[in-house]
Amino acid sequence: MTQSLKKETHVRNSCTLNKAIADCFEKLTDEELLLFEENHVVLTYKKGETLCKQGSMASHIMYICCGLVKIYMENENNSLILKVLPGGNMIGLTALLEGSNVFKYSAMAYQECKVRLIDINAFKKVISQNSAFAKEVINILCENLIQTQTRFFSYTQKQSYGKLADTLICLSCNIFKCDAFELNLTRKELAELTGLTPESVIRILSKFKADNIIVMDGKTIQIMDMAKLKMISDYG
Amino acid sequence: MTQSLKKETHVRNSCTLNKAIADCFEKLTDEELLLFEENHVVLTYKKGETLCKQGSMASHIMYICCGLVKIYMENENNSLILKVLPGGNMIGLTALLEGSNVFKYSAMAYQECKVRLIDINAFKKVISQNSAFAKEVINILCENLIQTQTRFFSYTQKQSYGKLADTLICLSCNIFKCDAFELNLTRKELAELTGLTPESVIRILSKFKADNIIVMDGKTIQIMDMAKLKMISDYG
DNA sequence: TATAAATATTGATTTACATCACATTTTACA
DNA sequence: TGTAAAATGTGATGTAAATCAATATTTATA
Repeated sequence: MTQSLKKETHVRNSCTLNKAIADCFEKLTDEELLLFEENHVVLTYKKGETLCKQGSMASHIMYICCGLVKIYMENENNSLILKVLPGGNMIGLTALLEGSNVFKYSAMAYQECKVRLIDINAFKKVISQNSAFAKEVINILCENLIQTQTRFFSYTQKQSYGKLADTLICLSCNIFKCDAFELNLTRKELAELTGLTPESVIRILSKFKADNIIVMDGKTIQIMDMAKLKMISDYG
Repeated sequence: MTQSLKKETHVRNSCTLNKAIADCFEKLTDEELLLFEENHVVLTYKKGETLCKQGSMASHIMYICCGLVKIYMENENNSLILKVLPGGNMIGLTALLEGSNVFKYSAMAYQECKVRLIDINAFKKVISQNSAFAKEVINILCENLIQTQTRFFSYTQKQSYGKLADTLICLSCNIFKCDAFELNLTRKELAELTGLTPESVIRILSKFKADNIIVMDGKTIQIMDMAKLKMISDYG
C-alpha cells in the first residue's frame, strides 16, 4: 500500500532521473545472500571519479548504496546523459545479456558514492536459480526500458524550454525531493543532461528567473512556480 | 557457434529495427508449452491495422509469427517510431512490470501479420517457475534497452543525412537482408522512422540518388554504394 | 594572495531543418 | 475509366538553437 503510493508520487514521464529502488535483494535466500557476500566488494568513489567506462568489460553489477551517479554515452565529440541515479539503483544490468558483457555506457560520480560491486557470474547464477529474483530484475529492466523510451519520445517532441523545465522538475521531484536544491552541476553538465548547449541553458534559466519561475542564488536553485514549470514542460 | 556468428552480422548500432529473435520458447517444458497453448489465440492483422494502442490494458504478450510491425509512441500532434519488428519478436514485454500493465506504445501492421497473443498471467506464471525462461526474457529486455539507448544517443548526435543513411542501412541489413528492397513505406512513414519531415527525406533521397549512392525505381530502393552510406551514417 | 584556468554570461551570426505554398504524379474507388 | 484524394516533389521563407566571439566571474593553485 505504501509502496504503490510511493510509486505514484514518482514523476516518471520524460524524466532523466531514476528513483526506482532495487527491491530484488529482498527476494534472496540466506544462502544466496551469502554467495553475494562472498563475491562482492564495496568501494567509495569520489566526486568526478569514473565508476565504469563505456566499452570496458563488465565483470560486476554495481549497486549504488549512496551518492549520485550520472550514466552517459559518449563518442569523440559529444556525450548524452542517459540518466542520473541516486542510491538504491543498479548499474550495468544490460551486461547480463548473453554474449555482450561490456558496458554500453560510462558512469561518473556526481557526489561521493558508496558502491557495491557484485560479481556478474554470481548474479547470473542467482538469476538462474531464483525466479523471484529474476522477476525483480525483469521489473527493473522494464522500468528502465519504459523510462528510456518515454524520455526519447519526449526529447524528440519538446523544444528547449520544455526540455529544461523537464530537467528541473525531475531534479526537484525525483532527486532532491525539495523545491530548493543546491545544484552541484556545472552549466555544461546541466546542458548535457538536457540535451542543449550551455549557452542555451543559461539563456533559458535567465528567462525562467525573469519570469519568477525560479530563484537562483549562487548554486542554489529554488522553484517558485512549479505549476508554470509543469505547463512549460507539457506545452513544449 | 552459428548463433554468435548470426549475432555478429546483425547491425546493432543505432538501428531502429529489431532482428532479435525470441529464443525463450525453446526453454519451456511440455507442461508450460501446454499452458501457453491453452491460453493463447493466433490472429491475423491486415496492413494498417492496429495491434495494440498506447494506454490500453495489456492483457497479452504478443509474439509476431510473421509480418512487419511498427512500434511507436504518439501524442496529439506527433509520433515517434521506436522500432520496426519483423517476425520472431515480441510486443508488450514492458507490461510485465508489476503495477503497470498498460501498453506504453502503439503497434501497427506494415504488412499482413500473424500474431500469437499469450495471456500475460500465463506468461508471468511461467517466468515465476522457469528460471531459464526468465533468463531469456531478461536477455530480450537487455537487448531492447541497449538498442533503445544506442538509438537515442545516435539520434541526438547525427543530423539528417546521417539519420537517413542509418535508416536505409537498417532496412537493408536487418529487415530485408538485401541491397535492393521494395519500400512499402510512404515517405511520411520513412520520415517518422528517421525523425525528419517528409520533405527533408525526399530532398536527402534525391541527393543520395544524384550521388549514385542509391537507385530508386518506383517503390524499389537499391543501395549501390553501401560503403559511402556507412560513411555518411558514421560521419553525421 | 596573486595569477592562471575554468566556468558563466551576453550578444551577434550562422545554419540545419521545419514550415509553407504550390505543382506534379500516383493511387483509390465510384 | 474518370475524378477526387493522397502522396510526391521542389522552391522560398522562417526559426530555434547552435556556433562564434568577447567579457565577466568564479575557482583552482602556485
